[in-house]
Amino acid sequence: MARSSVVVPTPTLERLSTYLRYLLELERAGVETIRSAEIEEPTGISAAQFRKDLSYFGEFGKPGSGYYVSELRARIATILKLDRDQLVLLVGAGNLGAALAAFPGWAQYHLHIAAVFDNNIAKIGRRLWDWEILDIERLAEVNEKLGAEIGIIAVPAEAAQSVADRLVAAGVRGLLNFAPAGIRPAPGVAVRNVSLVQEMAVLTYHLGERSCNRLPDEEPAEDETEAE
Amino acid sequence: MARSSVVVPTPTLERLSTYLRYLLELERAGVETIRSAEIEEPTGISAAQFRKDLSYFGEFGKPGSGYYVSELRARIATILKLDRDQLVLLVGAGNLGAALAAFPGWAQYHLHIAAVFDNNIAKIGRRLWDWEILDIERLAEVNEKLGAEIGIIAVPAEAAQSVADRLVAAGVRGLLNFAPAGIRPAPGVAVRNVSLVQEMAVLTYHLGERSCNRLPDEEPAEDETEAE
DNA sequence: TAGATTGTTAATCGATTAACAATC
DNA sequence: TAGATTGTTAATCGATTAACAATC
Repeated sequence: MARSSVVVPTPTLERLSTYLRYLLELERAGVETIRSAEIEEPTGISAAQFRKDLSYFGEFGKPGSGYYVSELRARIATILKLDRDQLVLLVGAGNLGAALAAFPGWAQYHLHIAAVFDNNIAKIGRRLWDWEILDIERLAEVNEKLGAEIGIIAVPAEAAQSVADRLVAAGVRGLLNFAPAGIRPAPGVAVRNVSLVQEMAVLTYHLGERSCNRLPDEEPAEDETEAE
Repeated sequence: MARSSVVVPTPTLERLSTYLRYLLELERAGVETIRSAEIEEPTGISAAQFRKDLSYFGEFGKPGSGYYVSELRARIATILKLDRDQLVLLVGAGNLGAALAAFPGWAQYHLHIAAVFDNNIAKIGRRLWDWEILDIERLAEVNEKLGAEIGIIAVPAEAAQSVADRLVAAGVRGLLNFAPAGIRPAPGVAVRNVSLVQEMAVLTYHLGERSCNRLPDEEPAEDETEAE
């Protein structure tokens, strides 16, 4: 009964893709149904959270028996618009761009790198895997044909904002930014930043902490062999 | 007066690296002091949030005048343990591993890829940039010398958990996982997952939404040329 | 000192968890 | 029907924002 009009929290959207991945796995394994309690162990997300997340979008299960794996997978894919082909423009044909272009995981989710751009004259016209590296200047022109709505920014920090602006000008409405630089988001354009250093910083911060399960002055618990 | 003993929220840690990056930029530009209000525009983080974040770690500024850029930068780096050299083990010498190894941004934050491992016999013994690709079987042995505490997982999904286990067994306490697979975290080991598909899913979900700043039936605002 | 900006406390907001009535 | 599990509401928890006394 919830449906749309209430805005969906971003953490919910993030978890939706975790559910989707797990459901694809189950489907491949031939599992037909699951109960919400069964997603806890493999995904690390609580059953209550799972049901709450789904409740933003409608009803998906049968009280008493659970969810049909294929049906749920299909419906989550639809919610995330990953049930239809999505074209992606990749800007930056360096090492990271090359890795992203070659990433074998896209196709399963209907994501397709439609074109690769760079501003380096030494690279333009050469090939990156199966793509011809196109002049960044041709971005808008090329996307007039393609109509891609998603762009990946895999360029040095200095170039990130200008690339973002060009992508938006070319009609892109979602940006995935790998450059270590903040992107001023144009209104109505979604931005996701992936910051390698940020991820590392959270890890290094936690270094040297003692394992939280056993306090330094505590004796080992007796029931050590129990659970897991 | 807050200091430690209160647990620091992860969003705060994530923002800390944003502050650090911006402060490094200011430092390079020769800026000596900033006020909290000045970080809003470039970082997109509110001044109140900035001060609140810092308050978890002590006092950093001078009421009335603001913060010394160099001092604040140094202290944030220390908090994140990015003021000292941090060795990192990279597992997976594929395209993504190659890009991560070559990433020019690590050094500035004292992060160093110390060794590269793979399980592919065709790759072992060959070079990846300046590194020799080592047999994954040698992980523990090699890290006995190195003592690295951070590991990057850049392998296919099927191998992710086993690589994680090996890294932990070799003494690693922080994992940065790029494999599209959930890692069951060992107790006391921090895990950060970077999921390309998840990032994309959040973007594709938002496709087709109308720009939130202007409702469909509203006229353009009069003061259009103002601000920015 | 007067003006400005911090560090911190209190108020608000939002997300997660727990509990349970609805229902298969 | 009885048992089980959903979808949803209410309670809890945590993070963000606002406001202001402390202080340079």
